[in-house]
Amino acid sequence: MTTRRPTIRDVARSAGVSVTTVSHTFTGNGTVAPATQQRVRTAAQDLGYRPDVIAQGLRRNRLGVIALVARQLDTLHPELLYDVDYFARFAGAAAVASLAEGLGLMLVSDPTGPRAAGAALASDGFIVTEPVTDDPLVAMLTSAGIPFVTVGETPGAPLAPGSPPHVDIESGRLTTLALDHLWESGARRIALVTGTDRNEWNLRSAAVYRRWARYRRITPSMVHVPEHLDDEGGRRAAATLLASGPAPDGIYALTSNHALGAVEVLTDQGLRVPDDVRIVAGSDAESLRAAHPPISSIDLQPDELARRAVELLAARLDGRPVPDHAQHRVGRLVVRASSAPPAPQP
Amino acid sequence: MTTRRPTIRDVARSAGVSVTTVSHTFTGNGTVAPATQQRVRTAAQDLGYRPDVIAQGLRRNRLGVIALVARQLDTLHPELLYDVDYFARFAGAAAVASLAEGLGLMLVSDPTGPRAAGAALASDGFIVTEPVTDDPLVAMLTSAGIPFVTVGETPGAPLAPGSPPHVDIESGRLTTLALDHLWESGARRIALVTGTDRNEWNLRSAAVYRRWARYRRITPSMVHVPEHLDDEGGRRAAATLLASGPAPDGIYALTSNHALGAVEVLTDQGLRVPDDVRIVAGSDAESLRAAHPPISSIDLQPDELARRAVELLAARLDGRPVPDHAQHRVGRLVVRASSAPPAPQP
DNA sequence: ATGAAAGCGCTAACAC
DNA sequence: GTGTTAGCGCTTTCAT
Repeated sequence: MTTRRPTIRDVARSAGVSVTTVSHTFTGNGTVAPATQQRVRTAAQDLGYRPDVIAQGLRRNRLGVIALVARQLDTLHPELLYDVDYFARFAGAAAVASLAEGLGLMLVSDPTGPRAAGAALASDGFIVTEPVTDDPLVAMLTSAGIPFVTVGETPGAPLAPGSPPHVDIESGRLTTLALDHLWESGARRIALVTGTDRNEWNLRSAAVYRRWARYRRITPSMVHVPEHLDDEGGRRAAATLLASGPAPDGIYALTSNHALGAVEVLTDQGLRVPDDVRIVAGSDAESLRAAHPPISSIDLQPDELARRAVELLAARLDGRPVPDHAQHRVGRLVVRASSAPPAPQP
Repeated sequence: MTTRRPTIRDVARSAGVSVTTVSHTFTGNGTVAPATQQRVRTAAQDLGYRPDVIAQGLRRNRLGVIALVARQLDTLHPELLYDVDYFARFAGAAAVASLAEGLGLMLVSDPTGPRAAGAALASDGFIVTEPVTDDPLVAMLTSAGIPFVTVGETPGAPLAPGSPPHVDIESGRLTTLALDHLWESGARRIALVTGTDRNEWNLRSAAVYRRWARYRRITPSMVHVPEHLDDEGGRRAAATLLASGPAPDGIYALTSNHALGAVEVLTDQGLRVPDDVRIVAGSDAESLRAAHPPISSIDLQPDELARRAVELLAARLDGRPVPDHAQHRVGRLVVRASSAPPAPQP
């Protein structure tokens, strides 16, 4: 504490070599005789020397840290944090993937905001999850020339060559998957409940749903509820659906907590799930698995999305060719009791 | 992109002042005439100048980033991530609190490991959640003189003056709270299910439970299952409890997923919750709320713990007096159906 | 194979 | 109130 930490100079002196040599033995640049290397290593060890990452960062103009902008953190009210499972799995997997790339993962809220922590800008690149229409952050990063990738497309962004690189969340395919599944499990009056954030997931799902409804020749019925309302939002959505027109016999709710809240109301109203109403959530969560009945969902596989995002960003940072993830689809349908066709009575 | 970003020098030249003046106008040090400040600000604006955080960091020997070591990330298998709710809420709240202190929050795995990302060490300080007995990370940080705070005490650490500063998780009080609640709801053969990590939560709960059992004159019955086994761990624990001696009529399971798994097995065995067995989980989660029946729990209030940890660390970093959190207790019992006394029949 | 020296962008004495 | 200048700890030509 009292004695300052050793620098490259101390090691050089102690090993009787120049700082260049020390630098080289650690970075692997240049050439250093094995014997010398050994001496340097020993000296460093003895002194407890660790290269100063900040100094390296200044020199290399690269800190080894990437930032994750979680829109769920944009608010000052962490109690509003929604989609906890998705966030946790994404952040966790992103951190692990980053470490595998030798990078640190910083959690930041929107750095375009007035309260932007300076540190946020120290990162080498950004991962932006679920950017929204004409996202100001995307605009800022683009104009500042800061490398970034998004998870999900940026709605409204020009699809020109300059379109920001992103990890495909396959919202179109997954929406169809969920809707077809509801159809096949017998539903014919299928409603959609979306969140209100203007991100790809909400917007594309709605668009696909409209097309799908036309194709199936059913009357579309949609409700939009803010994500952060959680169960309460789901309850309201269900109430709205029940109040307006014939009760749906299938619901696709994009947010897990909305699905949960909806089931509550339906059950309270004496409707049986899945016999009277089938339901599928558009995002998986523990609570869906534990619910009664367990609720089917689209597992977006945030772990995989995070891994891809980190890989993609890391590749861009290194100027490496970007990995092609298009081979393997991501996201899958998890069928649980809430949408399972009634088991044949033995 | 092609043109390098402007430095303090460029701004100085463009504003017709010295670099010192520019530095001062931005840091607030020294004194700069308002008029000059204005000129500098304008010039900076025009050039799109942002102080380089890394250079500042090098100079000040402080980056403005703190690291959160989440033990759940120590593994390379993010799918093993357990206690997702706790992690997400903690990380989210920590990130928000950090931002409020003008700090960034970095997620890192154990930096003592061989694969330590260099960047991890760039942080100004560390938050270590749930350190384990004789934690090597705690030892490393201590000997390296790196500021840190832990959430929960470090078991086995000397309680000497040098004992690492920590946020009190009140494990003793909360364990008693849970056990007394089970007792009051009618349970008399109360078993404890803990995880196997050697952290304060597991160790102190076990110790308190033993004392409490003696005091209540009941025969202690404990099972330890690894946290990452999740539901399966809970199932095993319940099976073990049922196989050995008289079936418990009350279970306190420290991990939420263990509680969930246990309820599954109990129900399968024809036992009714809470009528035959009352159950309380030692960590809250969405899935407990959505479970059937909803499961009571100790809400550790990770949001609050995170906030306190960040505040404590930030204060230490600035040499400010550390906030005294002892005033307000943290953690509370959330009573749900799994341990509610049967409602009086109308 | 090794070393001297010039910075990376910024801050903080210390002059004026 | 403003400017000069010496570094922070490291990497990297370019000599030797």
